[in-house]
Amino acid sequence: MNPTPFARLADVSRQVAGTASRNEKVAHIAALLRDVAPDERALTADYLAGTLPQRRVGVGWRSLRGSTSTPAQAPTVAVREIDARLTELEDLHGPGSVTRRKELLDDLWARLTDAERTFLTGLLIGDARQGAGDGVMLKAIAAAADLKETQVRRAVMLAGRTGPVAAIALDGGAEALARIRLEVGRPLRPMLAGSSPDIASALGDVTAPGEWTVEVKLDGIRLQAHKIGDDVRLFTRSLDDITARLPEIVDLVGSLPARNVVLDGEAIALRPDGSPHPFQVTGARTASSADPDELRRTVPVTALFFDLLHLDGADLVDAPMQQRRAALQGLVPAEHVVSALEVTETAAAQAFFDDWVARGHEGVVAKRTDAVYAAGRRGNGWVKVKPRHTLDLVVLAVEEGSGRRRGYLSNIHLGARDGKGGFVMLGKTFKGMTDEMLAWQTRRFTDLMTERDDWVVRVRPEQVVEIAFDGLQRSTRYPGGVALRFARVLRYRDDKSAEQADSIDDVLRLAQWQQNNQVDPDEEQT
DNA sequence: TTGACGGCTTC
DNA sequence: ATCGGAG
DNA sequence: CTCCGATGAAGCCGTCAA
Repeated sequence: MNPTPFARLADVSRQVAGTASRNEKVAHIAALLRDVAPDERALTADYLAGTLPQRRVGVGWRSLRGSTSTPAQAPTVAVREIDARLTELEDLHGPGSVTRRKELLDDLWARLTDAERTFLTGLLIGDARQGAGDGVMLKAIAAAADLKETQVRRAVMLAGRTGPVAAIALDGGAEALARIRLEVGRPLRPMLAGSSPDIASALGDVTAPGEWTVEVKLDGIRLQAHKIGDDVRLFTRSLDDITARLPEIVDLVGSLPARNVVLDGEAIALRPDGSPHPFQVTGARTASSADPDELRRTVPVTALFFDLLHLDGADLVDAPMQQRRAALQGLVPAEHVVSALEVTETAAAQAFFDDWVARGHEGVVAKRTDAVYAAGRRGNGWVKVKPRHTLDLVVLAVEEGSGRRRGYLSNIHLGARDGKGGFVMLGKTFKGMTDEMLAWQTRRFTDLMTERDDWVVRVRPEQVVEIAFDGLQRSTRYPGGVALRFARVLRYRDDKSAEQADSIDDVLRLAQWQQNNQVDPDEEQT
């Protein structure tokens, strides 16, 4: 079969972007999948889902700006060739690689038409904006191969990847797809949790005893651990292999009394007294590639597991949570299992939440005891609950929106009073705004404008906004030394003037309180 | 050797 | 990560 | 219910230029 022109994909992407109907998007993509050469199906599926199979190409928004040659008149480049070029770029390392990467990119760029450039740019900067991603691709694969969506979904979740499953589905049909099972050593998509503002709404009004369990939510990084005989592999939430970085967890998993195991949990840096370090400590440790044997001494990371997905030949993903939990407790030492409470009444769950939050942890995940492990899905089987803080802050500036927010003033800069008539910036947010608020704030901040550069509009600091956030983190970027974590707008407050907004002192008091919860002050003397 | 910058990942 | 909009 | 897109902060790594 002939190689598929990359232009064909760019064209379909444009069509997909051009319709709001999900069914139409699916139809366009399915038709394409059926049409491409078998050895280009995996690539096509990945590209039309807006992703690249390469992990780090090293080309971003900035380096693409410089490529200004005239676009090719006619398409000449095949899909497989794009892949080959991107792999070349990925493999470039060492001195001179930046220059060489630029050359290779310019070379490729000169051979692409305008439409191809647009599409490839979207893929490279991870921003295809065609209104279709992995989710739509699932439906498209099912449609193209004439298979049940649930079956395709299951295969993708267990295989962890979309492209290869698309190829298998179209090539081998239902039987080939059914052969894709959980494979120890190959990461699967982690199950995700929905969220609720509080315990009561997470558990619902009527809670039968034994219907829910609440678990501590640890503020670390998601960890999927595989024991394959004598070998161990550790994966992050995005299925990155981080085995080499966490030798202490490799040791732990390797010592478990079973041959083949798949565990799900969290890796977190804890102090000797068990209190959690701020997330930044765990993040820095798990991202560092410095000598792991040194790091495990200076910043040890603890694995705390909450799920068991496979045990010596038995897949447990379809077993109810309660059963998986029991098997987990039978396998893993208690100090490496996340604390949990079977809920008999809402008040007890609330007390559990209060207790663990007071000890400095992130919150709680409520889990239905009968829920299967829904890989890759964010269902109501798991619901996270975190404490929420609020502040009344002053808008210092606004940024022009892009994409669907073009033409609106969107991202707002937030400041607390400094007590001397000025303001201390604490971060930005674009979250929590309805279309109506967006329209309103565009007018409001245009009225308050004092100056503007390319995309930032400075305003007179008069508008107060109520902001919700999860907590504070240390910042070197912001002048107060702290930044808001996951800030979002609750409402604009026209009943308050800027002089009545919260001050940096209020914020620093909260930071102090947070810190006291993370570490018992009595233990800090040494 | 150091700091700036871009890319990429975590949450 | 969170959130709102839309199929 | 599911999916998508608009963007947040910190911090690591590699490369380059001073």
